[in-house]
Amino acid sequence: MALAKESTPVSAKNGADQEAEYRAQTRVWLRLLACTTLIEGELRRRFREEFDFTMPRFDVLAQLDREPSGLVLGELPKRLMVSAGNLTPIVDRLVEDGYITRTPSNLDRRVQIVCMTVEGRKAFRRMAKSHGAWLAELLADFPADRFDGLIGELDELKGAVKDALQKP
Amino acid sequence: MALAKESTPVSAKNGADQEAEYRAQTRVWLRLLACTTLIEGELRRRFREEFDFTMPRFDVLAQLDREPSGLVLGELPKRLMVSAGNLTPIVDRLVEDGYITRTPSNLDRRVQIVCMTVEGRKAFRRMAKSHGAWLAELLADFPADRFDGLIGELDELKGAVKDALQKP
DNA sequence: ACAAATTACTTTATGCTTAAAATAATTCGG
DNA sequence: CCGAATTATTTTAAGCATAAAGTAATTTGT
Repeated sequence: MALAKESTPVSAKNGADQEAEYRAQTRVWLRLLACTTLIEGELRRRFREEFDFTMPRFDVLAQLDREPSGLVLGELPKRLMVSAGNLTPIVDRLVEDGYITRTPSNLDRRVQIVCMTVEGRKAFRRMAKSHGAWLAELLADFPADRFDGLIGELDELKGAVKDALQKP
Repeated sequence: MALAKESTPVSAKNGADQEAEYRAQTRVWLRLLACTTLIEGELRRRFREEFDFTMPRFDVLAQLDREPSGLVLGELPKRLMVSAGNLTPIVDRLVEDGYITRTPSNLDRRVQIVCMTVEGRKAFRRMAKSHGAWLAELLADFPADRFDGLIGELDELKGAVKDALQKP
């Protein structure tokens, strides 16, 4: 199957424009990756040092924090955009460590409900507070009045990528 | 540094402003992460399906492609912003598979020089072409005339985070 | 009713990632 | 010159990530 750019272009661009657009796209991707890697690495390091915790574990707790009555286990992979198999050992350990409970549903024995414990909620709130402060510290030098603009651009970018993924 | 109005220190914002800024920062971070995860996941999937290759391996080749005479192995972790230990098995396999060579330096036997092979270079160029096309496809719906603005914002963000990491 | 398909979840194999400890070669200081 | 520090790299332990195969419970089609 032919590559998209070689089949009929929506707006016929000349070679130079095409090249320029390729470069711009690559640059966006590399900057995006660099920013994310930089921030993620620092957050991970601090989670580890301060709380002996990991971000994937924190992400699970963050989802459950908004669900007082718990969540169907199968909702987690969807919300967190990770594979189901990935979550199994993470949930296992959160249960082991007493942050959450996992109880089989009586109506459908395939289904399990995960729910934060009181201690889990307490620990989460403590960590979430630090997480916010760390983020504020890392982003402190970025002009506050340009956050909204950047959020808008990123939202649009995300939408564009999602649309592109929908197509085929 | 900009002066705050009414001799109020920059760090002393009122509660509502503080909260709003926290939320904006969190949103930027979540959007950034979502965009990166989305694109990275798709690129990874395609690398795997089309070339039975991984992005970390591609990244190593990309660095070596610009260095006809090879690179000191220790440069790779720095340029790719990953740990040195991480690279060892990746480089191992690239050597095994014939994409690159690893030769100890005669001047300093701790040091090794890694260099792309002819076949490695050929394979890289083939993959790089697809990589560019995939990116173009994924970002096609984002208005081309706003790439430069986004690149600028991300550059500034990256700089701000780097500065923040420098401080302590 | 019951075989086949579907759904929820787990397991396995493979690979990336880090931090920390280990190894080995080189340089430095006295 | 020789022990100590430094530097380059590897190894190890722990955890995250996926894809693909497996298991078990439920639903569907006939």
